[in-house]
Amino acid sequence: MTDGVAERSRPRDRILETAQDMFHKHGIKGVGVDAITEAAGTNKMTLYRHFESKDELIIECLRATAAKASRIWDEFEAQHPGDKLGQLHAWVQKASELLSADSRGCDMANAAVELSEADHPARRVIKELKEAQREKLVMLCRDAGIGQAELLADTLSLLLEGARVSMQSVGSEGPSAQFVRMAESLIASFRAR
Amino acid sequence: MTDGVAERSRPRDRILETAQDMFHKHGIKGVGVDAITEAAGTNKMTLYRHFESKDELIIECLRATAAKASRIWDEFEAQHPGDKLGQLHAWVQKASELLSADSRGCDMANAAVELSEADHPARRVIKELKEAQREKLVMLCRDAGIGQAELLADTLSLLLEGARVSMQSVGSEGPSAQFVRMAESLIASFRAR
DNA sequence: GCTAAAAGTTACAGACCGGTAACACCCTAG
DNA sequence: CTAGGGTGTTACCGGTCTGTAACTTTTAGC
Repeated sequence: MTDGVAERSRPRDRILETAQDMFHKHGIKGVGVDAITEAAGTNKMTLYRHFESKDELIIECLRATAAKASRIWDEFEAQHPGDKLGQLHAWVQKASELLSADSRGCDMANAAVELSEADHPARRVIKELKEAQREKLVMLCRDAGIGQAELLADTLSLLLEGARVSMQSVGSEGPSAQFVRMAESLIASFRAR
Repeated sequence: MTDGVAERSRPRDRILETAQDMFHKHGIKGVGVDAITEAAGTNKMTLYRHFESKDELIIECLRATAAKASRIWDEFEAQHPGDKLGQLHAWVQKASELLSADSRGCDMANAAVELSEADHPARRVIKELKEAQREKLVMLCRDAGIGQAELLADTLSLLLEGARVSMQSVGSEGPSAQFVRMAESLIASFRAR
């Protein structure tokens, strides 16, 4: 009995994909391994043959999610080849689409909130992946010819992070509704300096 | 055997205070009622005589936290009586202090992340409290004579929300380190319009 | 000091959790 | 056809969770 998410493929892939989806929707501590394997059309033993623990599965899910996000950057390059400023606007646009399409926020940020233990193995991974994403945005701003590239990138990061978490508290009609306007006027303001 | 948090006071107050602290530090799903009552120097039965369920306790904790935050607004008024712009700068300063003092973010936002069930009773409360806070900041911006008060208030909200969640992912050396600079230059920019 | 309410204590129910053992099955590579 | 690895199934372990029952002790008001 497979659900829509998991077609007939290798159990490991189905588990990974299903776990990503369920962790995202219900939170890491809100879903157990039994529920994941059942939704993936397999069983707990098979999960533990492929992942040595739930924590390992969590980490693999975060890596997979980050890899997906990373592929979006390639789209920007494909859509606006060489045009770094165009890619920055595409980033804003894509971020806005993300906000409209989904109100459960960023998996990595959510995981950081849920896994409050300072020494949880996933925290290293979260920090690494988030730092890599930050570096990408800084580079994009710099290549777009913006002077204070780090400051703009960090401001945009905080705005998006805030919008994604705000969605979860007050919904889509809250402050996050103005994200595009904020981001665009920020970019314009930094370009004018 | 009482710990530092809970002096000799009524059990209900000790439970509430201890629960606030532990929910904040370890997350709502990361701490059980037994652990709370033990840290509060009491027991589970007493908790359930004062709160009809853990969910009710969660809600009461959120209300108490919001009430504490609300009292900070009174400080602003006391420190800068009549000077709304000074109060806005005090808000930025206070937000920055919050970021430095604590890296577990906003209890309400964290609760919204953890309690992913759309119909969880705490979600109504979270939304109400967050909307009240937003309204306060909008009023402050408006009274400070800023034209696009809602937009500035929402931008500042998202920046702070983002900074508080970013702290939990990448730590205090990440984008949140620039919060004050971002906020101040935003205020300056809005005032110049 | 008596009484009644509040609080403490112990034990338990029922569910879920992460993780493992033992064994049967199937499917594919040789 | 056969051997072996991947997979499915069932049962279980020890622990933790929210919530309750029944009973004893302490506290506070009169």
